[in-house]
Amino acid sequence: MDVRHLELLRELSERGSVTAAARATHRTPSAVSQQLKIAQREFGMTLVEPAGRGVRLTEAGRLLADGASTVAAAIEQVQARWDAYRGEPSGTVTITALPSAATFLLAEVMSDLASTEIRLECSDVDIAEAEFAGLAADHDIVIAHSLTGVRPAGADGLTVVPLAQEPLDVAMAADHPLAGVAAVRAADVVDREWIGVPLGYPFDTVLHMIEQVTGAELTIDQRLRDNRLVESLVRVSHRIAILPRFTTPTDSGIVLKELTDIPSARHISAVLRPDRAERLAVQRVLLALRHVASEVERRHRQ
Amino acid sequence: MDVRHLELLRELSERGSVTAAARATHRTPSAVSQQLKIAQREFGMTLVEPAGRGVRLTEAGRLLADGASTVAAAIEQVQARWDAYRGEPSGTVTITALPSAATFLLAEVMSDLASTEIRLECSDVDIAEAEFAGLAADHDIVIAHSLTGVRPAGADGLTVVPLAQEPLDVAMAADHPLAGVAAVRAADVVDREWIGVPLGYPFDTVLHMIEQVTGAELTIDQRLRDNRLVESLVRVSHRIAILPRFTTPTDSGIVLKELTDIPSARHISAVLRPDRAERLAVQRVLLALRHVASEVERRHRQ
DNA sequence: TCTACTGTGTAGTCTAGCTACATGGACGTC
DNA sequence: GACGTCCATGTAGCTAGACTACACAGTAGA
Repeated sequence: MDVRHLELLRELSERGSVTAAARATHRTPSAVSQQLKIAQREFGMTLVEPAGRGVRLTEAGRLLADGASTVAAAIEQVQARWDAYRGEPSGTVTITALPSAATFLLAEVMSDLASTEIRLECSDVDIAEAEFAGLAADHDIVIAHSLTGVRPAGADGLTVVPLAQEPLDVAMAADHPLAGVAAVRAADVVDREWIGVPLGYPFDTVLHMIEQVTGAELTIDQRLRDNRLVESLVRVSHRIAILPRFTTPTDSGIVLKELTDIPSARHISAVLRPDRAERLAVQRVLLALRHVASEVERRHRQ
Repeated sequence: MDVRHLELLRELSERGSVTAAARATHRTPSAVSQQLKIAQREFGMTLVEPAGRGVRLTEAGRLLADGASTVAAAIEQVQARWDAYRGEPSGTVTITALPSAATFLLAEVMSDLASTEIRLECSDVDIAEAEFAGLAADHDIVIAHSLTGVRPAGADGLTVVPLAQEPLDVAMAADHPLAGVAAVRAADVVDREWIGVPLGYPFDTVLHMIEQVTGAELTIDQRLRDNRLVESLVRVSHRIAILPRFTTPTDSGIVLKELTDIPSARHISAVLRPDRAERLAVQRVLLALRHVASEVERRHRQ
């Protein structure tokens, strides 16, 4: 009896459809359907049956879904004992983060922490790469990014926890002349008109690399911080920009193209003072951050 | 919190060593050690510590091992509800089986069923391939083998459940001239002296195939049924025999060589009358048989 | 000191579990 | 009735999780 099958049946019971259960468990409906098939084979009984264009649990399936609640409760008991043993983390943890990383991290981190006694106090900040480390003096956790390495500049003496490696792609309008190619190279984009970012930002580093690789100077029309603003400009013109893969919506007239001949992934990391790193609540938040970041990376893997 | 990690800690707690826990869970100590390492990483705390040449659980590890009992109890509750839902199987199930398959199947099947109300009444029988199906009239489950296909001869109208596919190898003494080769071909063994089996046995079919492939007639010194007897003769001479891979001990002066140019795996299957197949207890035994057979196959995979 | 036992690390293999995509069926709208 | 949308499933292919084999180090007993 595989607990994961029980959990899936429970998810299906609660959410009503394979598609919804898939979303909730961060996989595709196809994966869920395959796992349901395996579960039915192993239990040797039909657990879901077709219902219109969806499915519904059979009586057997409902029995097992209910059983999953029993098992989940037992697991929660163990978790509670584990938390008590470790010293249950509580209190306020302050986080400051660059917005584009916060966008894909904090919602789920907050969900994850909802059942704990930890309160998050968050803020966002849009500054140059080298300025992030300094914020660790005033915040429990600083979520920083860097193109050059896991440790952002100025992080000497600080604890750095890698969270994710997020590719930075070339964003363009869906009707851009380059939109039909699979990926782009520096030579493809050097002569285009760009929306840039302020100097010192990791995205700017990518633009510098393009200039170095091609020996030409880019035409940078604007230098803007806010990604949504950048997206809105990219969408209605033939200007292009470097945008992060994990948070740039690609169903709204923008497409992302990988830059294949330049290493253009930024390291997103949590930076914090070592003493703060010892607090259990901070550790718990870091665990949540790493978990969510890992999930997001997995979802975006090609 | 991965239930499998909890179960492993519990197994380690109960059995006292990595090696014993590995044996109990049908894997190598290395695999258990690796899983413990992953568990410690995920729990973020040391769960086992060195103790002499073994390990012992830390306080944290014991807490989680105890937690595994809580979860296991919940799973048992679900299992009990599931059994009740399906109609708890009980009663006597009679099995007759060829000995070499029974040897690697029945001990674990009996263990598996120890907590049920099912009583097994077993017997072994050593007969020709075509004779097995007829036994289904008098036994709930007949464990048969065949070289030609999953369905043994004479199984028309019977339910056939595939259990395993077991290679039949060429067995020889460890000091046999061929003992040093990785595998053998028909041409390598056709001129050797053989211990055979009675006509009509699947092992005999392999010998016929060797004759067909090479166009020569084998020298078959004896025709014997009992594998242990055959092994004892092979061990002290340069005669060779076809023996099954899953049960032939290879740490006692005998080595097994794969016959690479002849398909020489036997199909082991459970044969039973369809009406008997409907009994829950019989289904439960079949489940156990399939499970154990699958485990044995996995263990013997190269 | 030597041998046996135990556990760990590394390299390599295999398949479990996933995604992408195509397809078929159900349902709602026109 | 036709068409578009939604949902689930099946297949092909990929990757990393989980394993084995083997080498090595440490411990214990003779």
